[in-house]
Amino acid sequence: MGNSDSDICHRNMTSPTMFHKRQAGKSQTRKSQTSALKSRVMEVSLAHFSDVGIEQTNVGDILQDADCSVGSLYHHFGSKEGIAEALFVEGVDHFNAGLLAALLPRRTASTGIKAMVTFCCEWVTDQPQLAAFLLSREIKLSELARLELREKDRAFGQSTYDWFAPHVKSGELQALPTALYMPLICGPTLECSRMWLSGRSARSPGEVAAILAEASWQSVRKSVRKP
Amino acid sequence: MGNSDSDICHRNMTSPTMFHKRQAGKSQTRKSQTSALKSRVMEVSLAHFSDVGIEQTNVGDILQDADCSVGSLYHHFGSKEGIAEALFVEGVDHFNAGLLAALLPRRTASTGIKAMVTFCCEWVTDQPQLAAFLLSREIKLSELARLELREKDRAFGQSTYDWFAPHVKSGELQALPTALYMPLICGPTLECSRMWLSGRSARSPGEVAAILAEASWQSVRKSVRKP
DNA sequence: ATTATTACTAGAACAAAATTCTAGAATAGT
DNA sequence: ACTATTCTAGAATTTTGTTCTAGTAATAAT
Repeated sequence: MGNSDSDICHRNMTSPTMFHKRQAGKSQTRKSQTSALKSRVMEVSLAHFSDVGIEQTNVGDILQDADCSVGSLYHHFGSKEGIAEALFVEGVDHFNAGLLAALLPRRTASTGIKAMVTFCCEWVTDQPQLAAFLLSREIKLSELARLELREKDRAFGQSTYDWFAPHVKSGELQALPTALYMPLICGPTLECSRMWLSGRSARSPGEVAAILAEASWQSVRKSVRKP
Repeated sequence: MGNSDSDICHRNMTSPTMFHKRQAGKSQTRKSQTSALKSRVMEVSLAHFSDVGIEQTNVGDILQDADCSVGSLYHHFGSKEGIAEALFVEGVDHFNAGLLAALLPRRTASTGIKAMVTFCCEWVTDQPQLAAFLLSREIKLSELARLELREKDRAFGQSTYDWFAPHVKSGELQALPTALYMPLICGPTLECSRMWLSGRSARSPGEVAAILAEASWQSVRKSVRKP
């Protein structure tokens, strides 16, 4: 049909950018624009991921909602999973730091354990989206991130262990395989969190924090009971 | 090039099947062949799903490993998620039935609670693939399946509650919000399971069943303690 | 027995979505 | 000023799940 121009179809005939729609007003520095873009993408992605899951979220929506181009997204995150990975690492860091901050100042076994549970309950209740995302575990981490996480996990475990050890020695806490403390202390809370976040339970962890804290404490304390 | 035959390209020029590769030997009944195919698909899918997740598993691999055609798969399961859904429902049924079978015969609060935990530990240890799949929770259930599950869940909750109630009344078990019993009793075990299944812990739930059972019992029993 | 209906199998065609690719613009480094 | 690097952009491509049409066995209906 009408082919007055060249028949040869080069790969990119159109010029990508004649002007920038996106940098609407403000002459911010490029750096701050970029980091704003990244956090916009992460924020938008978290909302979608926690709502419908990573698979069901499509990149197009993220692009649109974050007002980001395909190129930028793949430049910064590499892939959709890359965004999830960044969110995951950031979330774990935030949670771990908070938990340690709640635990370390406590001087008795009882108050420490209860502080852990309480923090956990409040954290989940305060940021349900991030919690839902972290707990969903549908993230396929890259080998690199896996190692990074493993290391953080080890350091975190060490810190808590350092706090625990004296109380085990003093006979307030049971002596258990190291890997069991976290599940016993936070397991019930996390399970409640999952149920609440998925709508299978009405009461938020925050509402039952006191009960959970007491129960978890009973499960790890060392004591002789009356018959 | 050589186009002695019609130029018109109809949608399906090739005849799909001249003979059946797949029904190799044996003149089994069609029914048994079909159900064998279905369970082959489910088995293969479970292996992939529990290994790399639903999203990362691609239909092509399932097709190949289960020696199944696209048509058959979509005829029987409707979609990739359909396979996951079937596996999920089957798995939950199996677990719930087993847990009730372990719990209901017990006559005392202590033995009942411990039986629940022990069963849970053994079940996970015995079928790690299914456990990993169920715990991953990356399944997007259809509305129908969601309702079906919700109902099963309700019935299951009722059965356990019927067992619990007398022991609460007799003062052996604490009176707690109904939604808290399962998390307190099975939460630590499930958390241990997740850690073991994802390689973050070396000890299987089966190996620590006794400790978990005792700890969970302590967390829900009602008792006066010595100072 | 013959026909009509249903359940199932098969794989090419399709559509949708993720990712790659090429190129241009902004910035940093020299 | 020039060069290298980082970042943005969107068209082109690839990948992958799903649909579609067609054909075959088995069963029910007449």
